[in-house]
Amino acid sequence: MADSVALDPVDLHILRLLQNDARSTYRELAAEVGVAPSTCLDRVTRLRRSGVILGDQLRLDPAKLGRGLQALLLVQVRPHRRELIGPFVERVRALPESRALFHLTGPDDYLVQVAVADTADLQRLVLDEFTSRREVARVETRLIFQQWDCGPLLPPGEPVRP
Amino acid sequence: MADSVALDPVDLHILRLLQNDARSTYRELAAEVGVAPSTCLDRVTRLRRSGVILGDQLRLDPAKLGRGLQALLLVQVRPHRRELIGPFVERVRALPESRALFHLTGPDDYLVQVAVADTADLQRLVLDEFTSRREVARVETRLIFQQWDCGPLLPPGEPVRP
DNA sequence: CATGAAAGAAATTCGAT
DNA sequence: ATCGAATTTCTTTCATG
Repeated sequence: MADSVALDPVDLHILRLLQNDARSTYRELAAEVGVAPSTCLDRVTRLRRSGVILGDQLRLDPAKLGRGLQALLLVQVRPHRRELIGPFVERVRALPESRALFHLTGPDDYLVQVAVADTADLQRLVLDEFTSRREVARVETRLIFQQWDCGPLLPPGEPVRP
Repeated sequence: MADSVALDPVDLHILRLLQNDARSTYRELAAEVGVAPSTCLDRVTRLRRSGVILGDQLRLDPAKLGRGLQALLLVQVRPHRRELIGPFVERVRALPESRALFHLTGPDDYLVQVAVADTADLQRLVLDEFTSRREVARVETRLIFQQWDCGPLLPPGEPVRP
């Protein structure tokens, strides 16, 4: 399920174009790649079914929705046992403030990216949803000054390892 | 530009639906929300122009593209001055391995999420692109065991702060 | 697998309200 | 601002190579 998939140059070209603009039409893709629109549809359908393309996500601006402050929370969960971390993960994922959650190596077990209205809202979140929980041993809060999207996962010209 | 935007219940309903499925048609949105498809188009166009909707992103599975290992790099840049960090940020953004970049408060100035093939690839990346740079004072590498998407930024029923 | 033509569906325009 | 009908454009199917 997580194994590499065979991708030919047409697939790679299509993926690069869709990473630049996920709303490209099959007609546009076809014109750029040099195949028929129906072939593009076929390729994209296959890429979706094979799991290379996971889906389309709408990107919203949190600041425009009254969530102008973002932070990363480094969380230690103790004891770090399955029966505790399962519910912890699900609870954090369900918080409306949560944007992403990582299970990490290193001194902090989890990293949570959150979007909140202001520092008071952040304080409430940390106190009520994290430090007040018995399984949470420690929370370190780091504000996000700025964030950047990076280039496409498949940069132009890079081959894919088989 | 980062100020909150006035959103009425129709806008919120549309945003919630599009967060669940960014590929919903205006016809589908219209049926759910209770307005005409052309009105939905109008609303969504407006939401895009006002910056609430930033765009659509294609989500790819890094593992299927030969990048089965992800990590977070906590980076100290010294001295932390504008003439150094501008180029640093642009260089990191341009790396094909980079997925996201944050400027943070706290002891580490930057956090970089990277996707690589394996630990050897990660070692090469850290040594060649980070620790070998003069402006990089320290890099702490943490592997990502697992990551989760979180719920929508706009959960059902939540009002938006004005 | 890829194609082009045809059919079906969606996006978009626009005059009216 | 919204509507709905008309138009344009896209998506999808499918018989064929």
